[in-house]
Order: sequence, then C-alpha cells, then structure tokens
Amino acid sequence: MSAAKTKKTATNETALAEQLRAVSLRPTQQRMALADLLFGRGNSHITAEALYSDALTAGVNVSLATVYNALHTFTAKGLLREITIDSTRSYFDTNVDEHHHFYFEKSGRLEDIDHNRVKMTRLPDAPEGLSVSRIDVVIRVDG
Amino acid sequence: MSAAKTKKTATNETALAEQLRAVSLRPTQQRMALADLLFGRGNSHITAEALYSDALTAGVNVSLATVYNALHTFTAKGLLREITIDSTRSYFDTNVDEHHHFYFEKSGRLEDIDHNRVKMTRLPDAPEGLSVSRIDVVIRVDG
DNA sequence: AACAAGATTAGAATAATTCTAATGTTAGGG
DNA sequence: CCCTAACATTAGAATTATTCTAATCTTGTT
Ligand SMILES: [Mn+2]
Ligand SMILES: [Mn+2]
Ligand SMILES: [Zn+2]
Ligand SMILES: [Zn+2]
Repeated sequence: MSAAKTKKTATNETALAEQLRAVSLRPTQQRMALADLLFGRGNSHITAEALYSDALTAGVNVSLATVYNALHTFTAKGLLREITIDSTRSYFDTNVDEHHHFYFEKSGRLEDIDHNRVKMTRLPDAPEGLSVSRIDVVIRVDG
Repeated sequence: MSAAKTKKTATNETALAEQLRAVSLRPTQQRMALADLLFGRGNSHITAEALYSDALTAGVNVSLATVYNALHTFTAKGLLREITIDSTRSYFDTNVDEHHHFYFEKSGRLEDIDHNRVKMTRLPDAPEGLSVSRIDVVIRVDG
C-alpha cells in the first residue's frame, strides 16, 4: 500500500480503534472496516445485507456471518440500536440517542424524528415491579 | 353430528358468517373455525404458529399455510392488525381499535394500552404530500 | 516469538414465511 | 337441486433472514 493510503487510514484507524476499545472490543480488521462504513458517514438505518453489500463494494474482506456478529456485538455494546418494524428484516440504527421514527411503508425507509419533536404528556405506569427500558414511537406514512 | 352440536354451531356460524360476508370474504369452513378461535374468546395477540396449534387442539382441519392466508386476509380486511416487534415472529392483534402496547422483553408477551392512556401533545407533521396511516407506541419493559 | 483468548469464516442448519400447482369448496344461475 | 366458475385449501417445496458450528486466523500479552 502507498504512503498516502497508510497515513489516511492510520488516522481513521486510531479514532475507530479508540471507539472500539472504549467498549472493550478488539479493533479487528473487519470490525474497523464495518465501523468505518457504519459511523464514518451518516448512514443511519441499515440492514445486515445492505452493510454486507457496502463492505463488498468497498473491497472489505468480510463474511455475512461476521456482519451479523458485528452488528449484534455493536448493538450489545450500545453503539447501535436494532429496530424491528418489518418482519422480513431488521434495521440497525447508528443513532443511539433517544429518538423516534417515520416509517415509509412503500419504500421501507426509516427517518429519524428528534426526541423533542414528540411530547407525551400522559403515559401509563409500568406494570408492577418492572421498569421501562425504552419507548418507541413509529409514525407510519404511506410513501 | 348431533342435533345439539348442529344447533349450537349454527348460531355461531351465522354470526361469524355475517362478519366474514360483511368484508366480502366467503365464510368457508376453515375461515369460520379460525375466526371463531380468534374472535370467539378475548385472545388478543397471537402468532401464526399459536393459532395453528389452537386449531389442531380444537380438532379443526386446517393447514399452517391456510392459517397464514387467513391471518393476512383478515388483516387486509381490517379484522386484524399485524404487529412486528420481534424479528423472529409476527403477532396478529384482534384489537383493531387505536391502541398501544407494552412489550415484555423477556417473555415476548404483548399487552394492550388503551389509546387514551397515552397523550401526545406534540407530533411532527407528516413529510410533504404523505399522510399518516398509523402511530404505534411500544413501551418495552424488562419482564 | 509463543500462547491463549477472542474473532472470523464458510457453510450447514434453523425457523418463519411464501409460493406452487393440484384438489376441494362455495355462491349463484339455470 | 345441479353446474360451473371463482375462490380457497392443501402439502410440501422453496425462499429468506438469521443463527450455529467447528475449523482456522488474529490479536493482545508475556
Ligand atoms: Mn439520524
Ligand atoms: Mn424470518
Ligand atoms: Zn433512527
Ligand atoms: Zn393490542
């Protein structure tokens, strides 16, 4: 590889490696490459297949099984959030802040709704002894 | 079959047949039997497998493919509502009124939240040209 | 460099759901 | 009541998303 490429990726790699180490994950080649694809651009809602396809396009040497492993590991570590809306596929969201979604029924696309654009003034109490882990609001639109 | 059974089912059948005809569906044997299992009791959230299993237990002669056909047809006709929360299975909800859900993450059970127990005082506008078909609120609890 | 822990891999396995093409049932007209 | 066309059911194969397995590689550490 060229000096230029070495330098350029070295910078990204250090930053990404930090992020992974911060959640006690080894900064392996495939994780780094996938993390770069996921967090390097503003690619918010992605399926496993789509990420796999992006990886292949980018020349990353990775298997689909590893993509699933990485997505689940990242989700478990709080770097991603899994969204289930369509029964045929899961979306992984690079936005882990509290927020909601528009779901475009026709295209299957998801769009973020900032948390403060939704205000709930009345909510039921959690059933006795249980605590709320998350509240999801999905606004389905026919597009 | 006995006279008693004939009489008893005749009553149910007429009522169920009406419901099906009302949405231009032929009141076939299996649809009637499945509708009876779905709407006869307060069985709110059910999976295809669970309904199939209920049908077998009840001695109904039906295939799993038909259960899926019926669930989707009923959903298309507005008699049921499909809920996707867990990527491994779909739930069908016999409650088609506007309402929300508690989702018990551990057991995978769903519980209704009456529509008026949630009040949203701020909501974003639908993207230009599109209309909102539904708003789903899911409160996930760790039980 | 050598080791152990952890990660990746390909491919098989699983599980939910859909499809297919043959067979059976229903509704309505004669 | 009988016919027939439209519609529904069926079994099983096919498809698709996802998970598992067991062998092979990497990584972080000594
Ligand atoms: Mn976003
Ligand atoms: Mn599936
Ligand atoms: Zn999002
Ligand atoms: Zn419900």
